[in-house]
Amino acid sequence: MAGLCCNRAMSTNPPSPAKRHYLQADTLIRSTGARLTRPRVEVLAALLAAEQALSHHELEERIDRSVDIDRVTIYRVLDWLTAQGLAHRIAGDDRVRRFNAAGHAHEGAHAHFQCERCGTVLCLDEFSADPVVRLPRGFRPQHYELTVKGLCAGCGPSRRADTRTPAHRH
Amino acid sequence: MAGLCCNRAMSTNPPSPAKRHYLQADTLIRSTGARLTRPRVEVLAALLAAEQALSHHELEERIDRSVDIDRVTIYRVLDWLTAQGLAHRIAGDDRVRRFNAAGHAHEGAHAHFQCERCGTVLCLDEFSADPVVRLPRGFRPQHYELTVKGLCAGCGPSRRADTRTPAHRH
DNA sequence: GCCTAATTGCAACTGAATTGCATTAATGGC
DNA sequence: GCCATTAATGCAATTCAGTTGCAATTAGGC
Repeated sequence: MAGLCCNRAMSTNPPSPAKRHYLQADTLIRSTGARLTRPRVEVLAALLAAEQALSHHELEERIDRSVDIDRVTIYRVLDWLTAQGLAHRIAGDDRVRRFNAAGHAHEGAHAHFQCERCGTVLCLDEFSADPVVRLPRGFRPQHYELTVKGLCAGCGPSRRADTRTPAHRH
Repeated sequence: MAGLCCNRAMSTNPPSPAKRHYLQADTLIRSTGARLTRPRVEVLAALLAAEQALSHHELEERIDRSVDIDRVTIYRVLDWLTAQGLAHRIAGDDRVRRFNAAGHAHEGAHAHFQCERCGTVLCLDEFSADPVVRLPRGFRPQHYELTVKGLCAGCGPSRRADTRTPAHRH
């Protein structure tokens, strides 16, 4: 598995369909010039593989199977990835931070969707916000973040209360 | 002081310039049909008087002088005010919730400014977001929240590092 | 003035995130 | 390939915002 940090640990893993994300993570981490470590690769690969923004808990769940990485390390790796611009942090309404791989060219404007029922956070396409709001004198905008709140496809009004359990929470 | 809950406690206070906000709070709380209590009036008056969104801490600071109200009560009053539509909750990037009196006609779209240096949160005028983003099939938008991040007038690049202490935090 | 349900106060608790420090291991130089 | 060095990790304890359970208080109707 192309230069994965600890060559012994990974050599026994069968080639998984998620392999691509590991390789991608590997390359991205190398490109920063910092050390290539197991936790970094695992966390970034998980983010790359995810179709939605992941909380710390969700990350723990998706990683633990093979290795087990300390909670704190995951926090630190996430901070590091964010600082490197490889991940992107979203402050949820529920005081939980969620992350996704910063694939999209998030220049200075992001948009997210957060489901009010199940909490899922999704990264939407960019939008242009600059002209829309007017700031007081002397205020300098740097980033724009649009959060759309509502119900996701799975939690929509068509299938109510019983057909779906509040997922991705707790 | 026009029908303030406990008539004995307030009668000794000199007519303050902030009196207007107390009267306003009084009226707003009455209008809900629920009980008019000291903590509710104090908290709402503080929010009405504030020029920015206030955190729980900031509220405690601004109230404690005369009466002292339990932390938990403030949390509960804030929840109640929010539920009544009298206050509006903003989830900050720093995992701290801030509140402001829901004066503006916040229909389904708000905009806030958060200073990345001092943390101050300001309520901006409305904006129209509906057309800007496209959601996946089956997703139903309910509220739109635009957060502009950057530097406030006091923290702007003209006066750097030393001339200003990071205010409104801790 | 009295009653009763709505509020409040207190104490203990939760859950996300952070900090300090000793240990481990990725990488560059040999 | 082996070693040193220093960045990264693991562990334990801590912080901090917010919540919960329950007994004591009190606003508002009679």
